Amino acid sequence: MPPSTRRTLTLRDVSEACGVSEMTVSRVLRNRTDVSPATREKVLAAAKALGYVPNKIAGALASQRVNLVTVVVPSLSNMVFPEVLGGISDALDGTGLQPVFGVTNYRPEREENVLYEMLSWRPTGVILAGLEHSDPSRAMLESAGIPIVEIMDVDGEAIDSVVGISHRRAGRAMAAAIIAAGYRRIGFLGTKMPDDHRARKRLEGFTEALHEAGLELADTEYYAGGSALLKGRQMTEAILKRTPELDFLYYSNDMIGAGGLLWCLENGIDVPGTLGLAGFNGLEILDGMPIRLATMDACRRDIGERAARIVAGMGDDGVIGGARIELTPRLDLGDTIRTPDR
Amino acid sequence: MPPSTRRTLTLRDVSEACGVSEMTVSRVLRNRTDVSPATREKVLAAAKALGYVPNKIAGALASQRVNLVTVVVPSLSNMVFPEVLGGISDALDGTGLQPVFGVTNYRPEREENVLYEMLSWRPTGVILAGLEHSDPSRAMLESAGIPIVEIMDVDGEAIDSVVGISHRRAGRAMAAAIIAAGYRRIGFLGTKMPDDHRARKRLEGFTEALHEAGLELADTEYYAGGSALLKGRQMTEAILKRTPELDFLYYSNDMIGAGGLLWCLENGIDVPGTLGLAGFNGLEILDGMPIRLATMDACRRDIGERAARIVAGMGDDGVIGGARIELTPRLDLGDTIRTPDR
DNA sequence: TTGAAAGCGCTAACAC
DNA sequence: GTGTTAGCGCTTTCAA
Repeated sequence: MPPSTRRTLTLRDVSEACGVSEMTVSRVLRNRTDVSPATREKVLAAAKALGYVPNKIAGALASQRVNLVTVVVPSLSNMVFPEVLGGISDALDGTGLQPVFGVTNYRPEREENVLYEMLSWRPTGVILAGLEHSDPSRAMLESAGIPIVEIMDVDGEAIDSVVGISHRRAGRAMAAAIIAAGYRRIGFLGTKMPDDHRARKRLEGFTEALHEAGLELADTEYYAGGSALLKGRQMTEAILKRTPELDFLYYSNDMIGAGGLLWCLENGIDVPGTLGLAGFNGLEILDGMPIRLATMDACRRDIGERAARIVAGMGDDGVIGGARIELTPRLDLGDTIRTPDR
Repeated sequence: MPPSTRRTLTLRDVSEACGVSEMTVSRVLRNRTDVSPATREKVLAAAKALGYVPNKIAGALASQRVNLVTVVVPSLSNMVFPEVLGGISDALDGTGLQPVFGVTNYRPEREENVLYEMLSWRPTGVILAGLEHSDPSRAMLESAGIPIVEIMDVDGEAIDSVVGISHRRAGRAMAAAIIAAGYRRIGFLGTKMPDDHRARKRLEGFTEALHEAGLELADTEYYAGGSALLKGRQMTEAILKRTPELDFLYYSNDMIGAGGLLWCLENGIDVPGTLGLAGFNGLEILDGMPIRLATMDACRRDIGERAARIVAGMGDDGVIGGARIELTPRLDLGDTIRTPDR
């Protein structure tokens, strides 16, 4: 049967079909216990026979309750957010809450639009990436009167709750490990994305730690768009051609790092002896590379789960709102940072 | 200011703040043209000052119009669906419609739940992956009275519209190319996923074409879970150890194919001379591999865009409902299938 | 355990 | 160009 234009079924239709009041039908369909088994049977049979699907719009308007959780992320294309979403989805499973995703493409004005659209559905809570938002976005979130959880990053001021890691600290930690391993002429390869604040903070933490050790970045290389793996190769070739004396390459993400790694191995570069490499994220794909790229786990799945639990009112502590959960990323030296001198 | 428990603003609040009737405020906020500029200004100023966010629940109930498009996909973890979502998101941009995503993890009963939840919000249309659905799911979709677009696959019976490729034909085409190149002892490596019908159909098409050429699969190897790249390596090693005489490996997806490719190159296997390789999907990541894996583009982005246009009522033809768009995947021999004898 | 009445916040339709 | 009225389909509240 092709979709038709006839109106969809209402409670009244079910009520008429089974001779029970609308109110009681409503009770049955909401799994309330104060209905006799006999009535329940009748109602369920009728609803099923008709193929009734409740209208949540009307229900939500009447009850002032919406089982939707708004999730706003900048991108779906780099494997990091899908994993966060997986964590959210799993944690929400069984709570009766349903995640609803929006994507901003790292554009603040798009974030504003998406938030406006989604908040106008009066969700139970909002989970969104990052701490940097436009003033109108912040204003909307602050006055929504629902739990707001900012995720991924803890370096900044939160609107309500926050779950993430310190990217600044992550950058510092990687710098420390690199310096400890004896590398001194360090290059950075990253994306041209002014609105990727987390990458920016990692780099800031990284350079700060270098400064404190009396070092500076020897060269940098940026890219935008295209296959990250391929770009990683090209950037690596470019930066090494320009500055052959580099002894370490720090990549802003694992994918370009993996590309660089493949290029180095193919070109007979001694990794990690002559040249050390490191990325960021702890992507699964690194497990299949010829040797393991040094990286730092961004706790993506965990972040999603914790954030979802806060919205669901299942936060670990009993505190309502204002939670601050800082996770600690695990540093993995892999096979591309040589063992520190001792 | 932390989220408070005070009620959210209504039209009435804006109305009182600017001394204009609720109805006219509503008109302004819906960008209708039949309002005087002066009134419009007043209203917008008041709404902005208060931080009013309209309640779409009430609006949708009153107008019987919902600007949501339900999108249901089996997974976000393999890079293929994120790209489809990107296509949908872009095509919907500017139409006033908003995509809302649900994930099923390849589980039919989960698909049923997600559909039920989402249909109860009375979306404008539904885009969902695949043609295989449970009876209750089909029933819900059929009686929803809205455009339903099944995507990715055209091999089967559609509920309403369908946009995709023939995976059966894709499998056959790859088999033909492999046979034409002179390979004869062919192995298959894939996932243990009974509900991944598209992978199943590709394999069916593939083996059919082999049969017709008097050939059979010489060996098969399956995996589940874990890093696909790593699994690709492990499976490749395992199948070649068990059946060393294989001269071709057909992978059910590019990720395990890429893993296999890396393993072969590291182990000094002559690709594509001694051993040919092919995957499926046309993933961007292949561009960064040492040599290009043969693959077939699944037209993911295009599929998303076309499907979204159908829901938005912008289908290429004027037909309402029942569209059938079969795209043709591009075969790319890459560097891992030797040039056919001539 | 069941039913009747009121109303959630907005918009369609119509009047002015 | 602006206001009034009714009602979308459900749930809350209260009465039976």
